[in-house]
Amino acid sequence: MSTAAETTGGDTEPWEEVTPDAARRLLVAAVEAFAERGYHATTTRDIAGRAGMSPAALYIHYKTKEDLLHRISRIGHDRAVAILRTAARSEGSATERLADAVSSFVRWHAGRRTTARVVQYELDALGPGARDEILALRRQCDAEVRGIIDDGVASGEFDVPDVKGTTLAVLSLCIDVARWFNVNGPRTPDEVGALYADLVLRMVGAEASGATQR
Amino acid sequence: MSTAAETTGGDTEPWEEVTPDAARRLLVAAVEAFAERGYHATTTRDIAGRAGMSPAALYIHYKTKEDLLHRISRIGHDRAVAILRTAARSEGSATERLADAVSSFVRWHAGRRTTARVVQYELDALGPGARDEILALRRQCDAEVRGIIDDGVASGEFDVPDVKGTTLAVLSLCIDVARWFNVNGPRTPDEVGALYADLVLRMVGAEASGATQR
DNA sequence: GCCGCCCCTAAGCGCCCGCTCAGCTTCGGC
DNA sequence: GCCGAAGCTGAGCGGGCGCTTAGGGGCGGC
Repeated sequence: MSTAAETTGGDTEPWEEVTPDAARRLLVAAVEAFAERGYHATTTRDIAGRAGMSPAALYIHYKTKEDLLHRISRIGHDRAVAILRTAARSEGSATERLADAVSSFVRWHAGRRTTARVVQYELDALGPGARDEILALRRQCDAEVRGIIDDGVASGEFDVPDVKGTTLAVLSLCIDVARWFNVNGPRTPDEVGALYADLVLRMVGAEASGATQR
Repeated sequence: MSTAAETTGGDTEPWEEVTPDAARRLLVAAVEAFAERGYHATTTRDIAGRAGMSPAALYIHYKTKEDLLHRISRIGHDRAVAILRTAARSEGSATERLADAVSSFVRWHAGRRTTARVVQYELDALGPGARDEILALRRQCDAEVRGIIDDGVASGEFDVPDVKGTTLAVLSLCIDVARWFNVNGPRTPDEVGALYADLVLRMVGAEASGATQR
C-alpha cells in the first residue's frame, strides 16, 4: 500500500516533541476539546480540567488560548506537509506516488481525526499573522500534490485537462475525511485510504490503479 | 449544462419564505455572521446590529440564538435535498443525472457559499433533538446520490466496486466546496460545477462525460 | 378619535469567559 | 539544611455574553 506515513511517523502520537510533560498534556487536552466542540466553544477551564490542572496552569506554558491553537496548527501542518512531501519525492511512477500521497494523507486525516479536524477547520480562529504563516504551509501541500500530477501529465500517465482544479479537488477530498470520518464506523483508516487512492487515480485518468479498473 | 438548480430556485435568494420582513432580515444577518465567524464566535448583538435592530428585537422573532441556527439549517437542508432529488428523478441516463446532480449541488455550495457553510459546518452547535432532525435530511441526500449510482451500475454505465464509499466521497467532494470556494477567486460556480461533474463521472468509471475523456 | 395589538427599544440582570496574581510546594546545588 | 527557581493553585478581576423586562410608538378596526 505505501510507507510514507510510517517513515514520517504520521500514524504515531506526534506530540512527543512538546515539552515539558505538563505542556504536552495541556496541548493534547486542547486538541481533544477543540475537535469535539470547536475552538470558540471550548473554555480554558475545560482544557485545564481535562489535563488535570487548575485554569491558571495553562498560562504558565502558553501565552493565550490562541497561542495554544497556533502551536497545534503549526505542528499539525508541518506533519501534513511532511507526509505529502515524503510521498511526492519517493521513488516510483507518478501513479504510484499519487496513490501513496493520497492514501497516506487520508490515513492521517482518519486515524488522527481529532488533530486533523482542529488543523483543517479552526484556521479562521487564528489572528492574521498566525494565519498567514499557516497558509504558507497549505500552499506547500498544494504544490507537492500538483507536482505529482504535473509529472504524471508530462509522462503521459495521467489525462488531466485542469491541473489546478484537479489538485484542489484531490486535496479537498482528502481533507474532508476529517469532517465525516467516524472512529466507530465500519471503515478503518487503511480502507478509506485505499478506496480514496483508487478514486483519485480514476479522477486523473490513470490506468491500472492496482485494484478494480475495468 | 443542467436545469436542476433553476427549477428548484437553487441559485435565487431562498429566504423569501421567511416572514415577517424583520424576521427575514435577522435571519439573513445571522447567516452572514455565522458563515464569517462561526456560530459560537457570533454574538446576538452582532446579528441584531447587522439587521439594523437592537439586541432585544431578536427575541421577538426567535426563541434563542440556537433556534435561529436551527431554522437556517432546516431551510438550507431542505434546499439541498430538493436540488439532489430534482436531479436524481429527472429524465435521462444515470450518467446525465449524476452530472446534473453534482453540478447543481456544487453550484449551490459555491454560489450560496455563506448559507452552505452554516448548513454544513455548524451542525454540532445544535442540540440533540434538532441535530437528529437535520441528520435525517442528510441521509436523504445520501440516498438520492446512491440511487443514481445504483442505477448506473445496474445499467452498466458505471464501474463502481464500492457504492457506499463512492457515494460518501462524491458528497464529501461537493460539500467541501463550501469550505474553500472564494467569491473573488478565479472560478465561477458554474465552472466549478462543470469541473466537478467531469471528475465525478471519472470516479464512477462513466464513459463520455461530454467533455475531455480520452 | 380612541383602543388594542404588534414591534421594537433602553436598560440591565446574572453568569461565565479569558486571564492575573500572590503565595505555596517541591527539588537540585552546595 | 538553607536558598532560589520553577511549577502550580485558589481566589478573583473586568468585561462581554445570552437573554429579560418595562414601556413607548405607530397603525388598522370601528
